[in-house]
Amino acid sequence: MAGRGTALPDWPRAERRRAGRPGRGAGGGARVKAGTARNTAEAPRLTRDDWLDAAFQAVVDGGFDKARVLLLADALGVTRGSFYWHFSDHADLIAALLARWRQRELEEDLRLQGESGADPQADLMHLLDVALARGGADLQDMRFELALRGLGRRDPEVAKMLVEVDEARMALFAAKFGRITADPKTAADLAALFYLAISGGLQALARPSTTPRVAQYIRSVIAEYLIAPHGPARARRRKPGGIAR
Amino acid sequence: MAGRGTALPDWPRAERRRAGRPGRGAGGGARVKAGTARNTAEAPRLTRDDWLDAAFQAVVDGGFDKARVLLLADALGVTRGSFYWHFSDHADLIAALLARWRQRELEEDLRLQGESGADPQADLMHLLDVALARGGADLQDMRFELALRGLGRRDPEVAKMLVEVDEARMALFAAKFGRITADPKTAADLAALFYLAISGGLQALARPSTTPRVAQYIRSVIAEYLIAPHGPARARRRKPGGIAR
DNA sequence: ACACAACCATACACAACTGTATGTCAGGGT
DNA sequence: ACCCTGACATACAGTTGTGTATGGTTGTGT
Repeated sequence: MAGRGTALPDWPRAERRRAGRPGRGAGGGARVKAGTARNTAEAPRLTRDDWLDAAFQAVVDGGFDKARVLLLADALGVTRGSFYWHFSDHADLIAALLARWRQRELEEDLRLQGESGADPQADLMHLLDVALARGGADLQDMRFELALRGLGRRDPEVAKMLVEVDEARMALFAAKFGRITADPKTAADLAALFYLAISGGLQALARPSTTPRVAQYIRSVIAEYLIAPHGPARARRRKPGGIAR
Repeated sequence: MAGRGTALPDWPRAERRRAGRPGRGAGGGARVKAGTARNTAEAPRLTRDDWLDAAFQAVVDGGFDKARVLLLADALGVTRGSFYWHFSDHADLIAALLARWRQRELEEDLRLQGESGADPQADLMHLLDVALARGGADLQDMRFELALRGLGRRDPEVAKMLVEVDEARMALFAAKFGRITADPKTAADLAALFYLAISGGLQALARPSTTPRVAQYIRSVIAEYLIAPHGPARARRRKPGGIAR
């Protein structure tokens, strides 16, 4: 059996303290008394995913620099000691968070690619709804992605990941538009414009003051001018159809 | 002469040290030797606007948290002592930066509103070019605005300012579109979609890896699908006209 | 050429974080 | 009953960034 190296107990994921120069070191004495058993109501007993969830939430309402170790620990009702059990350091947390997001997005993309109904226009409307309503009315995923794009402007690694996800989505859109127009160039153009409009829409919707009215308006505008006019000579222009909920 | 209050020497703008609790205070002794005359090549002698320019540049390539006092001082070749001469604190710098941006944007808006040529479609193309090419090929203003929108997601004060600027632009767009379509609702819709697409376009263009090709593509797509098809029966569909450089 | 204002450098004091070292407790196996 | 291990608490070190006090230069008017 050549897999996975020698069978070690699949241990704390935090890579077990990188050797740590034993010379003069940092921590000197520490004659603590410590160990106060916290609130002793019920032990939280957190998992790595719990920390990731907390970090996600922190990013959603406050951006990436609100995803600090101490703040998350407070939110979770533990101390930073817990964090450094599950993660090697702060960068480890961020990397894991990004990896999880990337995987979920690509999976979602594949899922949507499978869902092709009889009516291509209805499919597109569904895509639009999914894009504009990510994470429900609370706009969770929406805000996270915007924060992420903010990061991508500074970190080229993040930027690469975003390009990857963007291209997957563009391919999806282009495929869907390819079913309502004959010309492949037109399909690609419409897909691009569709994505541009949605990106702008997210920007607008992420403002705390925007109402569902605005979301509905954006939806209807995109539908009316980008989807409806280009289909087979079905409901040509004037109202996107009875698809509005 | 009733202007400008009582004629004080128009002094250091930094509001002259807010009294500063003289009790136990912070700075104790400080028996410095100080004053080393720096490089003594040529003294920079900075102004408040120099600091604002540096802050702007820092935001452009790195976001708002790269606009820190120490970093700016290093970039300008001085120490933080200079900063606290021109500004009361860090918040003062940011506020001044935002105010300057806001004013310039609103002025630009007014300027564009005045420029109405004979051909409404050409006017719209000009708006598009201005929006997509802000600050020339280096994308300065573009990146600044995106960073600003990132701020706006956390700071409601900034968000309000952004809404103000957005509405001014929307009004401008709607007015321009009103000259190529009879129906006012259609004009408003097109203006909204136009703005959405441009917002998304900025998002895409702000990536370090994007080429001028991409910018040109976005330009042509928006022109072809949002401007060209809705004009008077001039160049209807197929190529936006000879406007492409 | 001297005073004074504008401008800048130094040297603190604080505060907020991140890492890290180490103590401590609960629970599950054997 | 024992003990190991996962999980958490505490305390300390180091870094970075802000704000403030104060002294040193440089320029400009008179």
